[in-house]
Amino acid sequence: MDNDHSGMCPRFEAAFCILGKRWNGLLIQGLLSGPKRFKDISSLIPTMSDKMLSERMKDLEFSGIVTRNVYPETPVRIEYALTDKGLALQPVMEAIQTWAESWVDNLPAASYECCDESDSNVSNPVNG
Amino acid sequence: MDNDHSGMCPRFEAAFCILGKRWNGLLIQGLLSGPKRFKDISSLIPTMSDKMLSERMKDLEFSGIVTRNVYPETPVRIEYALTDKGLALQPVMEAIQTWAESWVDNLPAASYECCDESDSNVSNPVNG
DNA sequence: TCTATATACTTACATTTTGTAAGTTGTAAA
DNA sequence: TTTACAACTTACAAAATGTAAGTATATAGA
Repeated sequence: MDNDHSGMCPRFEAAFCILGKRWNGLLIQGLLSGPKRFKDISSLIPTMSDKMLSERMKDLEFSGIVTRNVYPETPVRIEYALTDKGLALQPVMEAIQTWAESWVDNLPAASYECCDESDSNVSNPVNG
Repeated sequence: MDNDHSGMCPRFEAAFCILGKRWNGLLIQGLLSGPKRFKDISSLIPTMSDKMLSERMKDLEFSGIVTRNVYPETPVRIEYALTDKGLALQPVMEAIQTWAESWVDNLPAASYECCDESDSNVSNPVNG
């Protein structure tokens, strides 16, 4: 039988273990514009809870994608920044942005709910 | 100025509603090499259950990324193929593959056959 | 001292999503 | 009649995520 492909590239799979988890893409995109502290990320992505933000940051730190820097000011300032590994995702994020601009509808804010499949976020190419 | 409620680009967010869901990246990547039927995808991604495969395919169809074609043979043949919208994700997948080859360790895994690299272990960045 | 504010988290508990194994539908060959 | 295949469903368990409240540390004000 012609069954050459018994699986996918493990590195690609590993990449999607990170990118395929909720919030991670938005967090990486958010940090591409520079280091940010907890509350800044929280207000950039207001639909994400503190708990999730905290967990995802630990994951991303463990994955070597972000670093956590502590500045003992008052109140303490903690900054999250992308590592080289994280910064290397910029072309990925740009490709996604380009795709999104061509193929994803710009929804009315009021009806926008992430991952709500009862409302259409689908269309043909967006031209003008 | 009034407090920040700028958030992120809604189209980018919508894109990650799709790509940020488990399995979707692997499914799209799997279909980039051509249309496939249920059982083929299932053996390409053996860790994914039939239930999830079925659900994700419905999602991706609803999102306009795949089409489902029925051939009334015996037994019935059903093929899933990428639409233009889905095919347009190829640059994204390539960017992820490139990143993964540079930055993701090749971990001990079962049999696989991917990106024609015989390099078995890239610890840390390629430059590290 | 007691109260209040600020940042960066934790915790307990509810809800949603995903995983697992078995069952269903329809056709046809043994 | 039994078996097999393909493409799903279903019931139920486990894991992930959401929500609201609480914690720790430090400072300033009444």
